[in-house]
This record gives sequence, structure tokens and C-alpha cells, in this order.
Amino acid sequence: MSDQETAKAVEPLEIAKPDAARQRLRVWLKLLKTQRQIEAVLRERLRVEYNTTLPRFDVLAALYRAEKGMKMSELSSELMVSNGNVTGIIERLVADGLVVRVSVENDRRAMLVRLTRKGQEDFAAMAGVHRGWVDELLGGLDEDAARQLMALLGAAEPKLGETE
Amino acid sequence: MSDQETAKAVEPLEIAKPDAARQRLRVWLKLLKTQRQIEAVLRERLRVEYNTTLPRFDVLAALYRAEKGMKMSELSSELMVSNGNVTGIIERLVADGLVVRVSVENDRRAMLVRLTRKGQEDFAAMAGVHRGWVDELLGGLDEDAARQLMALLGAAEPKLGETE
DNA sequence: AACAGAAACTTTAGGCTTGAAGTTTCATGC
DNA sequence: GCATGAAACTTCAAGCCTAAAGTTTCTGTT
Repeated sequence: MSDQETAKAVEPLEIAKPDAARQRLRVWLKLLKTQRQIEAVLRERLRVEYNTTLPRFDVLAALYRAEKGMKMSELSSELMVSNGNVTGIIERLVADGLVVRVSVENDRRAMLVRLTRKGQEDFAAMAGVHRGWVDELLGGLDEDAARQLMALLGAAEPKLGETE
Repeated sequence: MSDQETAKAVEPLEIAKPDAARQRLRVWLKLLKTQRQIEAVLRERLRVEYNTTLPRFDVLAALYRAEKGMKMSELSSELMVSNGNVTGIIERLVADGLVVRVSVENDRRAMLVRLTRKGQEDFAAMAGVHRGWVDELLGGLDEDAARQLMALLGAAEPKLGETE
């Protein structure tokens, strides 16, 4: 937190670039705005068309890809949400008959979560339509622009590593 | 919405391009992931360093820019959140002495919300640090990349307009 | 075997978020 | 003037979300 005293006159590199910092802040705000706009539309349509929510859809999508089911902890790290959060969402999905919990062989702490047939069917019905929505919303991007955007977003991923 | 009948044999462009749709879905997922990663870091740091939350920060930022205060409805549309949501956040900010409500001249329905001196000071203290965080997190983007990203995000903004 | 610590979840308290319904006030047409 | 509808908020119920604390189970070490 205080290892920069020596950098005073030696390196005027990062410090003397307020333009880049301003530009990056603008990028962040724009990223946020774009994401929120898209998400708002998807959320609204999921609600109106399928009477469901985005978090539920995200969970179903993850489970649909996981043939053999997922552990709660795998789900929460994949979706980047907290453990306790997943507990609640799964509870409601179970109550609606879209998901089942299975206890894991040889580890009585863990739970495996899997789609029921109804869960599979419901998600399959939504998935194609959802993809169409995204395709429509991002219609402003041709294939080339999309590729460029992928690359830039890759570069924009935050540099983590100091996990402590 | 239907001015493309003539494009049948001439241009097999939009229709026969499932690749573009796949690419757009990938863009959306990447956009979401990047945004969530950045937001998670900012949220965590705001909590640890300033004992506050992102929604509160967003509200303070909006009010800081608004010299003369903002109406509740202006706030909610600016931040793209619901009316009722703003009510709750403002309530807590008022309780903490960062914000005051003033009744609007000539319209007893509306409320003007404004930062207190403490609100101004607290936000001013956070703003610079927050900008530094964003600058650090987006350090992978040089100024040129940032500019390109801005342009592409502009193109990626969802096409709305059918408001009904 | 027994203990310590880690792992996988759940629970809890509190805040965020939404859409819908409710209240008060304003604006407009008649 | 007065009624009707719109506007600006607030309230409400329900779900989402987090961090922190709690429970049970597993995995070493000694």
C-alpha cells in the first residue's frame, strides 16, 4: 500500500496519463450501460413470455450444459454468485419441479443438482428464443465487429491475482 | 421491417448466417462476464474501504453532478432502476446524513434530492480513488483500444424503439 | 484413534430490485 | 367548478444477492 515513494521522479509514465484514465472510466460507464440495457430487455421478455427470471434462466442454462449435473459450489462459481444465493434459487426451481437434488456418492456434504425432464424441456423451449433475442438486440454488430469486440473485451478483463 | 424481399438471390446475407448469431451470443456472454468481474471488484472495495455499496455510490455520483439536485424520477431514469428502488436507497442515505429531500416549488408531488455537505465531501473522497480502481482494472486497454471499444459498444447498444 | 482444519452447504440479517398497487397532487377538458 | 386522467412518489410482496456465521462431513497429521 506504500511501495511507491521511490517512483517519484524516476518514472513519469503511468502517472502522467489522465487522458487514458478518463477514457477508461468512460469505457466502464458505457460497458455498464450497454449491459444494463440488454439485461433489462431480456429480463422483461423472460418475465412476460415465460414467467421466469434471469437468474433462474442462467441456472437452467448452466445445468443444461452439464450432462451429469453440477454441485452447488460449481454452480455458484460458474455463475459468479454467492453460495447462499444459489441455495435459494435452487430451492425455488426444485419447488417448481425443474430441478432435483441428488446426494453425491462418497461425500455426504455435497449435493448434485440436475435438471428434471420438465426442466430440460422448459429450457430447450426458451433457449432458441433467447438466442434470437440476443441476436436481435446485438443486430448492430456484424460478424467482424463482434469478433473485434470479443477481443477487446478479453483485453478489458480485470487483472486480478492479488487474491488477498 | 420488410424491405428485404428483393434481396433474396442477390444477397444471402443476414438470413443464412447462424454464425453471426452464435458470435453475438458469445459477445453477450463475454460482455456480461466482464461487467460482472469488474463490478464485483468495485463492490468489494467500496465495502472494505468505504463501508458503502455500489448503488449508493451510483446515486451519490449522479447527485454530485447535479448542482441543483434531482427529482426522484430523474434519478431512477438516469440510473435505470425502478422508482421504488430509489425510494429505499435515498431513505438510507438520508438516514446517514448524506442527502436531503427538498420539496419542489409549485409541485407538491415531487421531491428534490440533494447532497448535504457531508455527502459532497464523502463522495469527493471516494471519486478519485474509484477512478483509480477503474483505471487499474481496465489497464489492459491502451487509449486506442479504449476508443475502439467505445465505438463498438455504441454499435452494440440494443435497438429499441418498439416501446409497445 | 483423535484432533485440527478445510470443504460443502445452509441459515441469517440486511440491502437491492422489480412490478404492481396505492396515495396525493397536478393538468386538462367540459 | 369539477371530473378524469396523468404524474410523482411510496408501499408492498416476492425474489435476488451478499457477507458472515453456523452445521455437518471429510481429510489429513500425529
